[in-house]
Amino acid sequence: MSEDDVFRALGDASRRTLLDRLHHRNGQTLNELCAGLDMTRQAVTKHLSILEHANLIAVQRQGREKLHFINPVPINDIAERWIEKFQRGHLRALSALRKALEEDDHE
Amino acid sequence: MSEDDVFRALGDASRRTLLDRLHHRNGQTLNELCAGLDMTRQAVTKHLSILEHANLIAVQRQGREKLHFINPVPINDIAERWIEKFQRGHLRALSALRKALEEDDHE
DNA sequence: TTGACATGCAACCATTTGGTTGCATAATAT
DNA sequence: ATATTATGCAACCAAATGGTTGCATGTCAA
Repeated sequence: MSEDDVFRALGDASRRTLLDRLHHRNGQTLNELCAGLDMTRQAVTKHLSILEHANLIAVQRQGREKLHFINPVPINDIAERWIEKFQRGHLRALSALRKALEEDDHE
Repeated sequence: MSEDDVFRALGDASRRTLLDRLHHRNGQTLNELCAGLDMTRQAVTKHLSILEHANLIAVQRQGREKLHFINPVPINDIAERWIEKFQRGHLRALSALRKALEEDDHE
């Protein structure tokens, strides 16, 4: 559940789709999450395992079913850290970029 | 420069390191960005190309050198969209409050 | 002009990744 | 008790990824 795990987990469109689905309705079973997706249940299982490892979802066994719950904290943490990090230099970066482009323009 | 491109670009630790370096000092040349990294210049070139494709950096040629400038906009966009999506209101309010208190503390 | 420096391009390689199929196991419903 | 349902596990596979080496090109300095 390192920062790297979270970034890599989010770096795949299928996994973001799964998060979207859980966001739409939390606590879905594996089978429910598979419905309508263009891959096998086993592929989905692997994706969910990666998301779980990144602490982006939590899992609860209920009888023979496995319920999946989204955990927004890691996303929030990372998003905030990166917004914070890059907004601090925001204007400076933009003006440097603009200056560079202008110089390019004038030649 | 799709959302997917940005997520995938951020999904690699080496590329995040490069962004960190540019954040620390913007407008660095390829050679400068390579210094001290445990990979060849060509590998760095590939990473930078991916970052550029994701619109996370902009490039300007200056003589025989290539200058790299960070572009914080896609990161902000995505981070905000995902924060908004995953904790509409709640955690956002908390962090805003926390930030306000910290600023209050420091002044 | 010639040598050194900064970068570009292409082929190649090992590993990781995202996916599959097939079978096993556990819980529920009939 | 048995069939059905929900999930787990392992082997396998093609393609993408992250990296390399070797050489070419363009630019600056002596």
